[in-house]
Amino acid sequence: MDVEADAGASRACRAAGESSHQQPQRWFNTADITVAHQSNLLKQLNQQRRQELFCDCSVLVEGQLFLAHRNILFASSGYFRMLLSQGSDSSLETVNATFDAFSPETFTIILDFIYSGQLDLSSHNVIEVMSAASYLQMNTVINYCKNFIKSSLDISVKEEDSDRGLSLSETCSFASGAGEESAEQPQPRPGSVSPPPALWTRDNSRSQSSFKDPERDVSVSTLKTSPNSPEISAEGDDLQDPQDPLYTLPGSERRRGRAAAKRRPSNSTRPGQQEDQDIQEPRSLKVEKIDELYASLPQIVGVIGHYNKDSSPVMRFKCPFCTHTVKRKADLKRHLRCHTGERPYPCQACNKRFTRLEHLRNHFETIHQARKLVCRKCKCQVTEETGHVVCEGTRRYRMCTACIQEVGCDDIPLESLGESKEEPALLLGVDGEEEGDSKRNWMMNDEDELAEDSGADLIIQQVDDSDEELQ
DNA sequence: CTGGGGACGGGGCCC
DNA sequence: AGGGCCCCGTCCCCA
Repeated sequence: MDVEADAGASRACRAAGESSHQQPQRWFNTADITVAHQSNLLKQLNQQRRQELFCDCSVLVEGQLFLAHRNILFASSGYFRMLLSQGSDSSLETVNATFDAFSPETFTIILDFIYSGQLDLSSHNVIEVMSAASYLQMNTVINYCKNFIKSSLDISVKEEDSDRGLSLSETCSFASGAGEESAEQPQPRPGSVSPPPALWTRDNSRSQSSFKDPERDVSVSTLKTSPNSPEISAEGDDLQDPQDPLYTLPGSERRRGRAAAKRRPSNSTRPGQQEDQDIQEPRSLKVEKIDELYASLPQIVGVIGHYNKDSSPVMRFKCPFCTHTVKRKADLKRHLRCHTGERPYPCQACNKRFTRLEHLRNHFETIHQARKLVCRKCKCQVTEETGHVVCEGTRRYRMCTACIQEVGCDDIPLESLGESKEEPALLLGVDGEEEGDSKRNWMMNDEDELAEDSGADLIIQQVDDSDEELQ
């Protein structure tokens, strides 16, 4: 059942009813007629397109020519709306548009959706379709792609991919797409794949305001969303189902987990305990799914952000999940981790995982290595000699002699008052040429290797119960 | 209640 | 392309 068509029909009926208040019994019949009329009209238009009848707009995608009706494109795509409204006023003049940011196959899917309301999504094309839809500012398609990705990544869903040739004919219609793109706020579509309302509102408004015409708009290159802004958080909430073990906890949840970790006495820290799970990425991450996403990235996310001083176009890479654009693909890949929840860098000491090696390093140095030559208690500067390393679970920090005496030696577990240099360089490679390599090895080694390293005493011993989680 | 500081996440950009 | 550095924003804890 076409819900949007019904809604539109109802509106049409109400409009009709306002002009004929005395005949309310005709509303239902009119609705039926309207639905049938819309359906037939769309079929007719699609036939005309296929027969190249009355097509007044040609779209060139990587050399392949598509013919369409500018009215249809105008009503379906914010990009075309912008393009056509800026073009010639002459309705007789054929409009041309050229794209290289996506493939002809992808545009075929988009065009078929525009003319039929059916979106032929698969795990192989969803990212590219989503990127193209983003380029063309077709929020309906974007949202269906998001939901498709979300459902594909959701391991709680049974493997239903066999019938993922997702025909959205029952949940989306041309009318919905066209109307929604032009609406200030998208209409909710009861009965359809539910879009996240908050995201829709904010994301849509943002995209409409800042992502106007990728070919012309300079502002697209200046897009900047705070990584922790509510928009991104909302987006994260959209993409990251807290119930979905594929993802790390998004935004606030993640921070609550961090807060819980901080509130937890360090000496009670034991990796693998339930509390740790709050701040860690579930290990059942479907790496192959994420790899699949990455693998499909290169040719699909390039957009022309703005022009150089010499009028040469600057290529930027657009995130398929949000409006963020970056200069380099590597940066996009890094950025995507905030959407996918991928955290490939686990701290072997506390099992906390990070999106970047440098974050892991910073974490390790500050939390587990006591690299800061500052007394934890009085904040005074200490040296390697005067600042004794205090162990508190997996945490280490330095305290000056005075503070240690003030607290009492018996009350704090000192790493080595005598600064025993027998502490494993693997862990505390403060000095020496091997520091970098050894540290990296320590952080990046497999846990099996770590377990074999008997020299890595207290910290490493605390991670040996997480093997099953790391697979 | 508030300000300071720590930890962390993310973006830009250089090497 | 990856690694790394710098910077900034956010959240949280604590005095």
